[in-house]
Amino acid sequence: MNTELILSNICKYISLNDEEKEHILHFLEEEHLTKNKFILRQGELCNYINFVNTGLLRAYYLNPEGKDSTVMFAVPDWWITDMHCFLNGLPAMVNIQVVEAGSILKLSRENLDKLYDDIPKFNKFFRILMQNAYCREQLRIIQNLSLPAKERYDQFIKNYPQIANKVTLKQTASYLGITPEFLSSIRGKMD
Amino acid sequence: MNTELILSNICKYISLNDEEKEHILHFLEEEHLTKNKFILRQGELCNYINFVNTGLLRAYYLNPEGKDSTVMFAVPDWWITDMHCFLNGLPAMVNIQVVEAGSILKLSRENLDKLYDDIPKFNKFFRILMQNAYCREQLRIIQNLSLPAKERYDQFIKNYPQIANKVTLKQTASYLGITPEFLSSIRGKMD
DNA sequence: CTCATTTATTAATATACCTTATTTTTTTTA
DNA sequence: TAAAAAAAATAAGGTATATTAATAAATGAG
Repeated sequence: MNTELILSNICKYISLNDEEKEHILHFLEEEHLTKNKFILRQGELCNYINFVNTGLLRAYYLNPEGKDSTVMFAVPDWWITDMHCFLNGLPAMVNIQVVEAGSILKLSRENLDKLYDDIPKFNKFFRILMQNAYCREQLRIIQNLSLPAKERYDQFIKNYPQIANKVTLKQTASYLGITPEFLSSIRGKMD
Repeated sequence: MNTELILSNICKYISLNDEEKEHILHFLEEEHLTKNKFILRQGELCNYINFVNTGLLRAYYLNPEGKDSTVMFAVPDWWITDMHCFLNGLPAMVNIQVVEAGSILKLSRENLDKLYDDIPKFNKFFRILMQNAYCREQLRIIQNLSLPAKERYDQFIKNYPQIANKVTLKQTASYLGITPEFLSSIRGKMD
């Protein structure tokens, strides 16, 4: 189990001694992921939060008419889950699917709760994680409300180049909230 | 200074003894707000997170072309700030303006940091606040991506009736990401 | 390697939503 | 209470984006 990345991720925000590190690692389950595998499906209980070690994942909502809306992508060093459903033990609203094969470390809600008890400063870590996530989502909302599609696309490739050149045009369009045909035409017009 | 609401807000998630309550209240500054007053303007440093005791506030981004996009409304028992800029000591991206007169309790970044040190479980409180905020924003993104304007409007009045019947049509349209004219026409077609 | 499937491109037509302008209604203020 | 200002409604015409369909390119399964 490759644990360097996740420990450095946590230690960006809180300091841990060796004992605490061991304690955390004990709660993690590794999973290797093949392309297109689902690690979560709409309607299933969402019992894990997942840390990406390698590969690329995508969370998306499929509405009753079959329209696919990408909620987020996750690359190495990112956490991904259906947060609302994970925290409240509810059926997932989104699918999470593997875009590029890799591996994740899974932390269950039960074990996360134990971590809060055993290592109280883990609350601080998770607080900062949630702060960052909230701020990112808020920025995305502002941009979705105030920018036309072409400029949202420009922002996307500027802010997430490592994602932009690994996902399909269709997935990018789904993240931007436009059709693949329209994104294709936007691209065509770029010089 | 009316402190009942904020204490009950905090005690929804963590328990506090009388000493801790006093300690927290000590860090708060009350401010009475007249209608249309700005408590934050784009470009100013955002040094406070604000708890709404009474009244109604609105955070919005004004883009270079003058288009107004509502980021959030805040009613009593809600917290409001420009989170990214508050946390990082940066110039605000949004304006926060009083829609309905009332009063707020302000907590500075410095005092919040002291609270984390003095009462470590305040990290848990803020973690939960951020979790809730993140989940709300994520849901809003999903809805913005997957629903047409009329259905987003229906959701808004269903989920936030106490806000919907206090803000103007113009402000509602700005929250939904459509023009007031188009919202008016949506309303006209409702039976 | 090859056929089947998915993805991307292109183009014509359609529609959700915007812009501008005018009128009516509501709110504010003097 | 009247005048002024702001908000809402209505309508015509315009544009960004969607839909449908057909073709080409890329990817994947056997």
